[in-house]
Amino acid sequence: MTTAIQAEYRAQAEILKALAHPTRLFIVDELSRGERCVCELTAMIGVEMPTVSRHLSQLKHAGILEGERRGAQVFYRLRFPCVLNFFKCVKAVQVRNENK
Amino acid sequence: MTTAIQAEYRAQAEILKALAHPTRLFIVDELSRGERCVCELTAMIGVEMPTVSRHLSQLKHAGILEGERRGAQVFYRLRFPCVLNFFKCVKAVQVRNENK
DNA sequence: GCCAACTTTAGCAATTTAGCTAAATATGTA
DNA sequence: TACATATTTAGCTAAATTGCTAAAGTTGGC
Repeated sequence: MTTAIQAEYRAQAEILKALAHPTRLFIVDELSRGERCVCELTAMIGVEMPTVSRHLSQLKHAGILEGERRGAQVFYRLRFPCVLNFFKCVKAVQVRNENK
Repeated sequence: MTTAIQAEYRAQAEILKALAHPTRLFIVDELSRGERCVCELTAMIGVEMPTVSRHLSQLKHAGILEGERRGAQVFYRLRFPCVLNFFKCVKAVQVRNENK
């Protein structure tokens, strides 16, 4: 493995790592139905707003989300809806794991 | 979020977490071209065999790989080639991240 | 300007993860 | 049986992650 290839895998792993958390998966799933502000997401998830904000900034930093301030609120939306394709395959693995 | 839904996201996050590491991404990518034994993978990756073995068992535990012992060697292969679809989207995110 | 609501950042404690080395287990061969 | 090769497991340390609370920024309305 050359250093360049290693760097590529590292960059890809960063993106997957951003998705690899229950709360962040929920956020991505929820944003697939339209943009939401931090307060809306916080109301749905059972953790404090600072925690939600940090999850959002991780997803944003990974390039998966983008945020836009409108007044006092910041609305987030999916920048790459293709990440939703992950769910299908992950669910297939998940179902087979449950049945065996 | 109900507890059942939470558990579902947790299970999905576990699967993504198994993929979210440069070495494990390399392994999945390599296995997309056919099964490989632990020693072959170790020769390609720049880490010790026990470390590779542990990465493999994580991927196996997540349901992504399966291993089969043949003689003294254990060969691993992809159980869900659909995980390869991840690469396309992840690469799209990655490219856009680089250009901005 | 002042206050309230929304969001982010900082700092902390508990947990998890990743790599290593050493030791244990499994298989094939002399 | 004894030994060499292949793999896994165990135990350790260093680093990263997650959640919290408290504090600091932003924005809108009075």
